[in-house]
Amino acid sequence: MEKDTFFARVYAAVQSIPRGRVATYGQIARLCGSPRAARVVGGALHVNPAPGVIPCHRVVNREGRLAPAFAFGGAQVQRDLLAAEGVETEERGGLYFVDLARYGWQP
DNA sequence: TATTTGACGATTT
DNA sequence: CAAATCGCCAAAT
Repeated sequence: MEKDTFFARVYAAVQSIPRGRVATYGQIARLCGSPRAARVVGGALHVNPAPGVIPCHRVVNREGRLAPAFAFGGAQVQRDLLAAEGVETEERGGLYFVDLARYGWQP
């Protein structure tokens, strides 16, 4: 089956994010056992986006900002997905911010 | 095969 | 208080 690599854990953690909630890279990294591997989480979603399986749009950085440069289809699509889940996104400087104090995932 | 970079985050100076 | 550096794992060159 699948490998037990760190990446696999990241994918599982991202899929564990409940609807209407968002998680940060550091949060997922911590759940995987390495609180300093936040960039590994980002890299994991970058090489294996698994569209339809891994809700990358629910993963944001510590500032609650989305990744427009690597957004699938477009940042606007990402915002639409979050809005469809009830997550309010704030547009600033062409980027999208989420209020982690309200929508931050609490495992 | 070895080296460098990368959707980030925390710690140290 | 602010800036700079280290740490993490895997993929790409």
